[in-house]
Amino acid sequence: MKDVARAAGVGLKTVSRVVNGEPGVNEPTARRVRSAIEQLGYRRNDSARLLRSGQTASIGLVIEDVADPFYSVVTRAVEEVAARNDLLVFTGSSDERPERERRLGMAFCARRVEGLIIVPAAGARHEYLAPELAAGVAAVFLDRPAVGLAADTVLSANREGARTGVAHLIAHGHRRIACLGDVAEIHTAEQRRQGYRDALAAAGIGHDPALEVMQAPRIEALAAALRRLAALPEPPTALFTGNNVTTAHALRALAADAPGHPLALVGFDDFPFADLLTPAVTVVAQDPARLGRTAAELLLRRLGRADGVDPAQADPLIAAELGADPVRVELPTRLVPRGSGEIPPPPGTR
Amino acid sequence: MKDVARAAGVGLKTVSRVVNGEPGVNEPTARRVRSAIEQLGYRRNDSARLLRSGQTASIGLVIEDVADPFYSVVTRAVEEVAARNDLLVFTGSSDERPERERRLGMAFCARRVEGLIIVPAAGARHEYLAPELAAGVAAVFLDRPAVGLAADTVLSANREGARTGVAHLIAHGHRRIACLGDVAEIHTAEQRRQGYRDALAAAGIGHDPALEVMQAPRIEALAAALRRLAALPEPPTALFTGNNVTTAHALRALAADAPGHPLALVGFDDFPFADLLTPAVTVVAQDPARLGRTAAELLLRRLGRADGVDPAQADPLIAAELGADPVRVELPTRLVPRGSGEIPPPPGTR
DNA sequence: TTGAAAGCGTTACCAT
DNA sequence: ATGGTAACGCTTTCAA
Repeated sequence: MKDVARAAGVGLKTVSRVVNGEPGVNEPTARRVRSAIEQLGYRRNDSARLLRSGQTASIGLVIEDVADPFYSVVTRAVEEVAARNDLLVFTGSSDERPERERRLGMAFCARRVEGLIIVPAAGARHEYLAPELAAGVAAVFLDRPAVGLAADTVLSANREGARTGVAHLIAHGHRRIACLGDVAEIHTAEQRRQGYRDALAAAGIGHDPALEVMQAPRIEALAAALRRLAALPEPPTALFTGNNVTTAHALRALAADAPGHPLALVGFDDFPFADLLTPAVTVVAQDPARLGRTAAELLLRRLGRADGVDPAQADPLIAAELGADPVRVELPTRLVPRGSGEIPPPPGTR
Repeated sequence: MKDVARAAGVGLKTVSRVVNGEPGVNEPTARRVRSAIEQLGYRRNDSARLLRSGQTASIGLVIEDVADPFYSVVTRAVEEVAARNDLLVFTGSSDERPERERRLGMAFCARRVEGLIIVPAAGARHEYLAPELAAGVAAVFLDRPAVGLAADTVLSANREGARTGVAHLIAHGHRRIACLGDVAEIHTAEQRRQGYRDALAAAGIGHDPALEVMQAPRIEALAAALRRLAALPEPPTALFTGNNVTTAHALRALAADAPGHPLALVGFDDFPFADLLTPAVTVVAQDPARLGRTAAELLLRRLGRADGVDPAQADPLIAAELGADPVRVELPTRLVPRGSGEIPPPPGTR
């Protein structure tokens, strides 16, 4: 910029004015400046600019794994809102490791992102963010609540959704229903297990710990668990799977071990091709795009950019005035019956 | 930092030394500084630091749509390499719109990212990046080559992969094979169509333009196209679909229109659950993780960070010494027979 | 309309 | 071992 000023024979500020389209520059002068810019291949350095102006026009997004279809849709929704508001997005996957989540979050803060959207890793605590929030960084927790920190949160109605899904199986005659969840350290996994138990209790079905399998979704471990379940004196006639990855692995394990003998199944999370499988898979669907959009819009409002949120399209759940207290938004889930959840128990299993 | 220096009664540079763990500070002094940092809640501003040091330790990734399972896996792979090298990643989806691709790319450059990984949008040209490259920004094009710009590129062997897939159908007796592709403006779509034609030509099968459908993958349009194909005097007995979205839509349309009468099908791109559908779907699989990893590693080498690339794990295709000229890496595809591609033509269709 | 100087938060260089 | 000063590339403030 200095070079441009010299080449055009004008002051630094004049170049700045031209570059930023500010008024107060004569056309001939502006023309000279523009041609110097062209000549020298000058490109404005936004980092420097933002350092001076104190804003970075960027946000950070920390999720579990961008390759997971659920989070990739969340990411896209966040990007969309950000793009509409001229915010750039740093992204990173924590891989469910607290230290990685923290590392990413702190790295983004060190770059002085204006806001952070975080999907907490299993077992992570978030005291580390308190100084950042105190320093003015806005943070919205997505999919799972913060631990040890009061902060805005956007979640799905996990417990209620799970309850509905399991109740659906019960309504179709099942009484031996297994729950295949993720590690209970993960908030969503725990909540969905609670919903599972709620449904059993409401139907007066005793709770059998042998039917609850809470473990990280790896295909071999899941296949082993399914074999153990099948070997029970009273094996389950239906499965409730607690997330998309678990559902996928369970379906694959079942297809390998017992082809042609479909167990009833309701999965938490919708997934591509659920409708094309045989039988089509009944799911409790979340709305990942809405989760991402809502979190991003909430963040914008916290950043005082409420104007960036189109009121016509804004999520009604955050349409109300925002106070100083953290907000907790819980988005509804939707039961999508497709076939696998409507399979009756085999005769003779009462 | 100024405040910290004053509070600790030391100079600015001493604080800087402590913060960065540089040697040359007495332990008692360092202790005073650290306690002042604690007290004041000081957090280093990396943006300012990087402005001064001239590096930004960040790269930009522009893809078509992070919600697409193909690109989300690419993204994760890029993130992984970046994280190992302490690089932060800006991401953005172009939504196949050249102006968005350009906007994102330029925004990243204005923040002075050190490198750029770009999946070109359909119809985009890349002359706009020439000044950036001249200014020292490294760029690697991913999945599709740059247009109007000589630059490093990492692609799949699209034409050869498509040829193999269609040849597979021919080997199973098909002679009327439709090609459902994306808009021909997209390099991969065009290349795969060429591969389709190559296979037909090699088998001495005449080329029928009516069997080539090149259009943006929307479900209704695809269903209509399939109906038109079915109404031909000699309808196709097999389908070659040119990407994961097209495959998904085609399968859905077929399931709705002609349930129980599966057409033979080979799809380009693998996708989750391809193995669990009935019939399981034969695909020409790309390796999106490897595409992303290879592009990121190539970028690192261009940034002179070859040490960040683990030589034991580095992709052999970029293991060779890098010269000044742009490199073009073409990764192999893999035919995965699963059932849908091995269905013979119905009797009487010769 | 224009520009000089100060400052954003940091590091580099050179003294002390 | 420690610190002052300049500089990174820009914007802001204020004066001309």
